[in-house]
Amino acid sequence: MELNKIHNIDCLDFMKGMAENSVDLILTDPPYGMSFQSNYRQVKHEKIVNDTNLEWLPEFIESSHRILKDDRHAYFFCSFHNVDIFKQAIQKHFEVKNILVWAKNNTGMGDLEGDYAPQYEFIIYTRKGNRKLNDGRASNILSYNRTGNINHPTEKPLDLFSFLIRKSTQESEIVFDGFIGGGTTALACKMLKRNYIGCEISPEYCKIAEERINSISNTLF
Amino acid sequence: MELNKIHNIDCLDFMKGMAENSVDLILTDPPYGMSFQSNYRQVKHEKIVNDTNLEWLPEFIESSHRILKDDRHAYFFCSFHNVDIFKQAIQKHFEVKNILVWAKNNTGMGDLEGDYAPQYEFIIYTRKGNRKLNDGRASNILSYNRTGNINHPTEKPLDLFSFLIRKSTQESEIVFDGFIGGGTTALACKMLKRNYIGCEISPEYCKIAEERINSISNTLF
DNA sequence: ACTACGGTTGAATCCTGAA
DNA sequence: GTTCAGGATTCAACCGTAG
Repeated sequence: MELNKIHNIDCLDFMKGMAENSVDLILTDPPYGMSFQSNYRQVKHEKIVNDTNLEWLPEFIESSHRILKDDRHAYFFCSFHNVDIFKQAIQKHFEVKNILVWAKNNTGMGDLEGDYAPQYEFIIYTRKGNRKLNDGRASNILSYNRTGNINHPTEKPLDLFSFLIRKSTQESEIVFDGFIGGGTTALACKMLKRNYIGCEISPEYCKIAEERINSISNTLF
Repeated sequence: MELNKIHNIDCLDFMKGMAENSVDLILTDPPYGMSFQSNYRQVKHEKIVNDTNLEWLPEFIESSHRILKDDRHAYFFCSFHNVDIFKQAIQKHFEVKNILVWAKNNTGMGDLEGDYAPQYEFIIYTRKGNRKLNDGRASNILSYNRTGNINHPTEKPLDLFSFLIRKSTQESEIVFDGFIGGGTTALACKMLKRNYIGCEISPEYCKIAEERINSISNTLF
């Protein structure tokens, strides 16, 4: 299996070709299973539609569990809208240890009068076996500023990914992300001397991710 | 229906005698469906055990929906451990608008090496119909300090309850809490000139709650 | 009135040893 | 084997007391 590459392919197909017990961490920000488009945004990203089903989820979780080594961790982002469905799909295979709250610095949009403003996303923290976390005890509320979604409409802070990778892996271990989008997982891995394997179904985001990764080739860190 | 009283009775039984569309807000902190005891505690509260079932939940939610007026809100506390079960039971009857995060000032105990430290609890925010929230837009992360569990082992901050009651009711409306414990809901209602109806199955906590409520009788606020 | 300091806490979970 | 009871444990925040 070639390391440190982003494959332009549906991750469900790609994972079929991966050996079981072959990666050290799953860290992924999959589609949340809700139709999503921000119209009030300067740089309009491609509209994400036809995305209100979660049919892919059970197979994705099962495959994730299969390719992950024993005594390893897996993190799955999700929103509160479908947290019940995600949690139940995940706990068929993994032990759900916690649900982390990524607290953003700013609030999102949505119902202005009848609802509370969304200020977080969930990260379901799970285990296969029982590896410990590195670097002492951390809270299950993680405050990281949003970066501005330059590379992808649902881009997550690099710091946040770096933090999770450091908590759950050692150097030179392999991180898998089936929905790598703008390549944040790959970038964090490169900076932290971890190996990555990524999938991204969109050729455009593959290209963006590749450019991001190459752009730090000659940067000291 | 007599107002501003805490009834020493199982709320499932009590609610059978309540008229439909008779209260203006449900705000309750039910058992989370997990066995727990803090051993590192000087004033040991009674151990909560044999509490790992949620058989009461569907009927409680159904009755809650029945007694609530149209165009009103309901809040149900829960932890991440069973948030999937709570959410699915609730959304059979209510519209789940959001899942609020009560961020505490301190972290809890638990797995010290293999898990993130628990620092929040969930509050599932739901509607029957579509009343708006008062006082402008608030975040779905609510930061309130723990008060010290003087009156009940799982006591919640009075500020937090006051905040939610103000967001979702007007003066003289009726708030129902089926698991009122140390009486925080009643206390907040009294201070905010709302009416309350409470149930508490334990005679001891009924007494404690009553004393708390009476103790502010002559206090100016 | 303010600071310093020591004591106590936490909607847990793991582990060990007894039954 | 299997279940169950009880002890040990982090660490930042808070409280009371002493100075």
